[in-house]
Amino acid sequence: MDADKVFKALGDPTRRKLLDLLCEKNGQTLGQLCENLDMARQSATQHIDLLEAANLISTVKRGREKLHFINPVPLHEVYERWVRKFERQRLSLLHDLKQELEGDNQ
Amino acid sequence: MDADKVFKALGDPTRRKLLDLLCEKNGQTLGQLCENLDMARQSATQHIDLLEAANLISTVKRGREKLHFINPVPLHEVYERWVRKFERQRLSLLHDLKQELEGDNQ
DNA sequence: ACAATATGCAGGTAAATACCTGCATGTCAA
DNA sequence: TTGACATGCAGGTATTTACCTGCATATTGT
Repeated sequence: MDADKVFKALGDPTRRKLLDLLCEKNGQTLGQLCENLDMARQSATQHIDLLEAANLISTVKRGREKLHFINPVPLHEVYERWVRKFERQRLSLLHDLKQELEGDNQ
Repeated sequence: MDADKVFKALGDPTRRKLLDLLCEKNGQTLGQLCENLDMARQSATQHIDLLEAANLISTVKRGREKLHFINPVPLHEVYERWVRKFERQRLSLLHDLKQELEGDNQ
């Protein structure tokens, strides 16, 4: 996984909306996706290119149409690498801050 | 949670490194963090400001020092909102794509 | 008090980003 | 075949971003 591509791809509301749209109905065409995005088709294409580069979606051409499918794997890897790591220490991390605020460190 | 702030904050390798550094040793000062970042202190401060705005870290002043603490809550919310949602449909999503590739849709 | 230390604040710049318009290409259906 | 349709490609621009330098402020230890 290229973490930077995945996070950068997720760091834009339009691209997160695209993922949401595909989650509601997988395999939509570019045109269908654009109906729900308030921007030019060409702009949406650029967002989709980033999502593809991050491997968050895959596309298939069917005739003159381009179908879009979510790939959930990178999201799961984000979870493994970034969420669980901090999650495991959740209580102790908060404890550190609480202790500092209480001035127990003097 | 302001999802946009959180994702934008995570969308930069320097800021992710800051979180990693704090995960190794919570409560570090600005100076300590900067020793591990190949950039000017003022640049690091700007990154930290974004992490604070996203509520991913909290800071406490102790004398002339500024201590930094991770807040794991937004990361957990990212997980709840973004990972689990797609995770739940993981198998079915891949199935959609496989079916399309095999041409079962004709 | 004062020198060293830790951080804050104010611009300034170059690169990246997110849009757009205009036009080209390829596919379908009558 | 040809017109309608779906998408691709090539630029152009305004905004945001990620850096920097220079200087100001606040705290500590001697």
